[in-house]
Amino acid sequence: MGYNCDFCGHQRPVVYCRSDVACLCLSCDRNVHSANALSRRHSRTLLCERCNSQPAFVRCVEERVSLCENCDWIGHGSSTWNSTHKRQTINSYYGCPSSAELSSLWPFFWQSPSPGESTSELELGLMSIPENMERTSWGPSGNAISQNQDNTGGAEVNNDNNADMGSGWDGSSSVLEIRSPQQDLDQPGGLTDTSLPKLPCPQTNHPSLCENDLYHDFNIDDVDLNLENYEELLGVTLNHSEELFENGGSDSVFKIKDISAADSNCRGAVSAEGSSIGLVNTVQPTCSNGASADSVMSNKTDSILCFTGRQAHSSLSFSGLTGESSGGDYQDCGASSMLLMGEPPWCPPCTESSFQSSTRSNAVMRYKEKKKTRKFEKRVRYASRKARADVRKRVKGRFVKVGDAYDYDPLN
DNA sequence: CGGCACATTACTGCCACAACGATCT
DNA sequence: CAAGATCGTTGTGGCAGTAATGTGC
Repeated sequence: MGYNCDFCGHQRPVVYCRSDVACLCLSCDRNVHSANALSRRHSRTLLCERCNSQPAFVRCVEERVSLCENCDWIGHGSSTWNSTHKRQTINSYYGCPSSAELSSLWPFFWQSPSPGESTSELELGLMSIPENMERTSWGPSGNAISQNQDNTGGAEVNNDNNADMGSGWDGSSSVLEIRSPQQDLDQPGGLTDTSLPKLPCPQTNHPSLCENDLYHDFNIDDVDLNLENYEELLGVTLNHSEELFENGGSDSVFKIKDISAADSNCRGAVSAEGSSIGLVNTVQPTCSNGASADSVMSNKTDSILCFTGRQAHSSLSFSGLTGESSGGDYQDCGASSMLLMGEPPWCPPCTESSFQSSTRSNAVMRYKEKKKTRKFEKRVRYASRKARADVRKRVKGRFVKVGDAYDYDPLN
């Protein structure tokens, strides 16, 4: 089973865009997110190398692989010896960072470059935006992530890598060493709340990361990028999530049953462009297609979402979940569902209401603007039928029999 | 704050017919 | 078992009607 870039459909995806709920190769990432100021604000991170569908939030130094929370949990959470693996957080970025910026963000990214990749580097060098990486005012610099345990004083709120993702990378590197499954359990999936103690945003210091693949994806020459491709491919990609939320309009009351229905892939969740402004935080990095943060922004609940999927799924269940759902699925669905339903009961209220309201209004504005620019075209399964429909004569939009009178001829 | 009118947006069904897939010979 | 014939179903796009939502008073 192959995984391809959601945009070009050819390259292997390397980057996950939460806002677009899309897996992109680096060349497409650059193209897509250099389109305008809004797209530059999309939070992206590496793609999980195991499931190839979720944003990676941690990199296992031992296995030299980037993992989403689900895969990390599967690979480390239940294994004693695996839990001793050193792991490093993978930070997200915004805009179109230059090669140097990406290098600082993902040190492992640049180690061991393959010969003949100069063009890739060259292209990376072109990836620049005036503001460099966007940062949030409340995003702290890197500290030892072990502080996390002291912050929350409980299982409900866990600030961690997702917060990093949301706030953008900012800080010096540190190695995340997780000593026990319990510690691990406290690490991921958490959210940063402004009312809570600030969490570190440790920079990664990864030794390496499937360099070949990454560099391979820099080959932008292989990608035929144009606006039509963008709309078509990205539209298809986004439809999966958007169909859950778009139907009801921007302020829809989301239907849990729909969410569960989408859980056949159950990446469902709330990734978060909004997290970049610290309003809505990432609930589960493993949840991707449930909703973009843009959708979340449309929810009338002003809740600050702060809980971990693991804890959530331990106490919550949703009717739409099937027995096929894995533990990770469960947590994903639970988290996303709870997000949609509003503020979870264990979430401490946010006290910075003014900050919240202003950022929320900005987020809503961005959401609406983006919504206008998006095109969610359906995928044409049979081009021949489309070609025929495109040239058929009509009466008030309806097809007419050949030879009958018509009021609209596409050919004219 | 609720109700009302109006405007805007989103969704659905309709149409003909080639293509498709299943079934039968 | 393979090939051909038959039949029912599917999918395609533009328009109109309807429902839902937003806005202002």
